[in-house]
Amino acid sequence: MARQKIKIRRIDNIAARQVTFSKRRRGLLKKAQELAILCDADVALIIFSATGKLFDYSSSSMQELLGKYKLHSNINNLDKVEEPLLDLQLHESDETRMGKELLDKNLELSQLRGEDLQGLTLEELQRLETLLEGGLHRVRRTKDERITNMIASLEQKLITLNSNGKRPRTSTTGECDNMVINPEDHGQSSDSVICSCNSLEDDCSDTSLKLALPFN
Amino acid sequence: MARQKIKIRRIDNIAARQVTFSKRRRGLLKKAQELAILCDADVALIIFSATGKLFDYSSSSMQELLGKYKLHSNINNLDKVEEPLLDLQLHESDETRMGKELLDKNLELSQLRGEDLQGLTLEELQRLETLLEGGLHRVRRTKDERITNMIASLEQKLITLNSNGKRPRTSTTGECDNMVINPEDHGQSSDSVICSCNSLEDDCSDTSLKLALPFN
DNA sequence: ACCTCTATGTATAAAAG
DNA sequence: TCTTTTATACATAGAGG
Repeated sequence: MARQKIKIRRIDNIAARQVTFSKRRRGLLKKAQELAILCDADVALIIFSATGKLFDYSSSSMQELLGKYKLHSNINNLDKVEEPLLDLQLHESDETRMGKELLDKNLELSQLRGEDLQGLTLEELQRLETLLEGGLHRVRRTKDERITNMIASLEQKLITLNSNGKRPRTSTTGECDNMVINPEDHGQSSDSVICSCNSLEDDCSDTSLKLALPFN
Repeated sequence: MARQKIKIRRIDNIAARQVTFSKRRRGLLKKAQELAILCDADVALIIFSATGKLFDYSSSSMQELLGKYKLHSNINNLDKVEEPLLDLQLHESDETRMGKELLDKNLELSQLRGEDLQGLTLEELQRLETLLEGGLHRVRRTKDERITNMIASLEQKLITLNSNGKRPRTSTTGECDNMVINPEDHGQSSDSVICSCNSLEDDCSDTSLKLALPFN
């Protein structure tokens, strides 16, 4: 597609494969969403990376959509591997293993929240900081995308509203279904969300655009 | 996208919508397949047209893939009536409850890392951002305390070293036991940790003190 | 991993058959 | 609805941080 056309065959170079995976995954998710919105279709997309990581999109409830799929397909049990479960000792060890894992996860969660940090070494704190910075950055980027879409959708609605002189139908864009554009009551919502749009900058830029969107 | 750029919103004209659906559906299915082949990923795509027609693609067995999906998601019953699974209710209530909790924790963890954010609402993203900011702030504060103590301890050792002309005993401050103050080999460590000391300000101050402490 | 940049390959909107 | 055509928008390979 760019410097060179590629053959559709497995990319051997692992790094290149990973990069391509990231790019194409995004593209595919975007196009799935566009199809759903443009054509009023119900779309579900499930992607497992080669390393087993899950990415998914669903234009509506994934659960409902998969349920609907089951009706149209011959698949009637997704639990085809119902292990006979040689109970007792297996059960016992499973349960304690899971309990330990739970404790681990809980500790990890509280440390990400900034609690229970005393036992950590400086390197571990450093790692935690980097992790949090990355997470914060990605959360902000996602939020910004969301807001950008909302603003675009809002503008579109206002334009429609002005040119039609009447209320548009309930949104079908899928982006803004929870935003109320209603001349009779908008602006009265007591709840608002402060949105800092700064993901494109580093997390330290306070040139961030601050918005308070009425929300409900 | 040709003669004109289109907005991503529902296409009102039914005929045009249908045409676009055909074209984009094919494109999407093709790209899903390409992703699966190029990147060795496992991909499932399910599309219901507005009229309820089903189109799907799966890079491997749809059944297996959806089964795998169930393990990664919190969806455990695609049927309204999940069969009690002729198993004993003890098993069901204990192990799966823990399994669910684990899945929850895992989801929460990946969201804190900034992954799997697509399903979240703006408010949830906002909450996540605030949580991460708080966590980052506390981690940085803890790290700064640690560094401050280390520096103080280091200085103390150097003073002792200079005035005594010999090595001090192993530190008793408890803060720096893992730092080597050894004239014969210090400075040869290839590892160092970059430390940003900025927790006293808000996380957005980049007046942070940057240090590179030799570390081992 | 993730971003940016750019050249180029692809997808597709619109029109016409 | 499907095909073809064409102009244009979009996606992305490859390279470099």
